[in-house]
Amino acid sequence: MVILMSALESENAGSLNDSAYERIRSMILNGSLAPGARIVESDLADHIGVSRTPVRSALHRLQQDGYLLDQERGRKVRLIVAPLTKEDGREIYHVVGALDGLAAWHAARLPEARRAALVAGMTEINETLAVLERSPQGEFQRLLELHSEFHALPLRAIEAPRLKSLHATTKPQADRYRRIYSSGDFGQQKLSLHEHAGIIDSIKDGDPTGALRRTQEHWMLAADRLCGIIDVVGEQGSWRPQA
Amino acid sequence: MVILMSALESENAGSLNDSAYERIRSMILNGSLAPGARIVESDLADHIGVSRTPVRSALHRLQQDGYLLDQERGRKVRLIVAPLTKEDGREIYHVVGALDGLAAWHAARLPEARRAALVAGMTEINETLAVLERSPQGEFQRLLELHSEFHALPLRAIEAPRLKSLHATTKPQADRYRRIYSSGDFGQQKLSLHEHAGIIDSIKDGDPTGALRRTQEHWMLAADRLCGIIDVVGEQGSWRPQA
DNA sequence: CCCCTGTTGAATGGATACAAAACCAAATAC
DNA sequence: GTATTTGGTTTTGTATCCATTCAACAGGGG
Repeated sequence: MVILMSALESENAGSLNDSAYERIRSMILNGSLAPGARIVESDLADHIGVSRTPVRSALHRLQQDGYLLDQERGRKVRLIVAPLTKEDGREIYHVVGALDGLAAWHAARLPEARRAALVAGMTEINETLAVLERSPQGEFQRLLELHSEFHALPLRAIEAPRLKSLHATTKPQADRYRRIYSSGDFGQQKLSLHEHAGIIDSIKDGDPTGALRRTQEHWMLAADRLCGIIDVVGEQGSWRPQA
Repeated sequence: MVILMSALESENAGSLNDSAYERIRSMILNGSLAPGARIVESDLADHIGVSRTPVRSALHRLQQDGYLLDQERGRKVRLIVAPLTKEDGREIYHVVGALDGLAAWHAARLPEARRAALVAGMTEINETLAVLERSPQGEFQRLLELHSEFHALPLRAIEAPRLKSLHATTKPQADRYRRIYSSGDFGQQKLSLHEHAGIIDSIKDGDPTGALRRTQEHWMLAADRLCGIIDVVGEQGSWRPQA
């Protein structure tokens, strides 16, 4: 049987609604929709190649996620891509820390065998990160991906659909900050790896409380580092151009 | 069309989309849309008095929140009201605990004056709860509201729009469980009040870590209590309309 | 020269019309 | 008697159309 799908590019989402959601979201994440940019339904619909209807639904969902904000001008709603502000970045990191911390807590309560497998995976990634860190011109993109992967492992190891769903909507927003600001983060990367090691230990020892605390503290420190960088380079995307 | 007036009747936001979202959500929360019930766009649209368009958007948002699940039958989406299962209840409580814990963490870092005001408010509510607890036939509804209010105070005292928004979508889902199952919770209410006191102390002492830990533990214990009740009374509304 | 106002263009929100997919049931064939 | 197919009905997904309203711009008046 031949599969006819993928009429549109990339991963198939059964409905155009979901497809539009993913498309627009990735446009925001990779920056082709700049922070602060005005959103025009019709333009997006034309760009994506569907009618306004699915785009509308997608925009509402993105607004609820926090990817889009409405600047209340009069009684009508004007959507803009959420600007990247220091305080918002800190908050996002804190929320991700709370969610990831909860995932780590659950992970530390897994049965011995599953925990061992998880710890092995996390250790491997952390070591790869350590290697990549020493080659400073190494692929930046790959470093970010591995970092994300590290934190995704505990979540993936546990059974928690709602947590996963929440994570899937909030974590990418943290990544948006990381992608833009973390070019100055290299100097502090080793700190981060040390924190990772602590998290791994807690999970290995089956210490849920410790895993939670360390994960949460890790993200809070990361938030501080992010804010430090933003203080230096300034807030990117408080401007509002039109692409 | 004179009928359009009726949509704006309740203090609602201007857009029918948001109006439909709120209407349907409250129908789920108060049980007029039972857990496990099939959702039919047209029926809801007729009931609310708007067309399918805003209902559709609202349904997508509710699905993203977790109020609705889709049972994947083919390429089309069949929406049902999320059933109340033990594991889901536990997860929701844990997530709310993570969010509320973060709020408590921030609250414990507020300047002295704000913290004192917050502590005063929380103490007052907790004392009122203690009084209500001793009059066992007291209004059940009021008890739940006060309890929610207690946990809402730290969140309201801090500046965290995203946290507030997340809380606004997840907390009501925990309330759905509380409302249905907590009739058997009376015997353990005093434990809960004791935990509350601990949270208050941490905030009063300006101990963010303690406030976070205690709040999170409080919700985890609450989750255990909830699961205990569900074990006794059985899962309400977890019937799955199979085939 | 600046401000006020009317007009026009554009963008959003909502409704309806239309197509396709899935469920249900009945009838027929084995 | 059972299984399979087929037709109709229900429901969802998408596009288009209409009304409302906001904002920009131009022209006239102070």
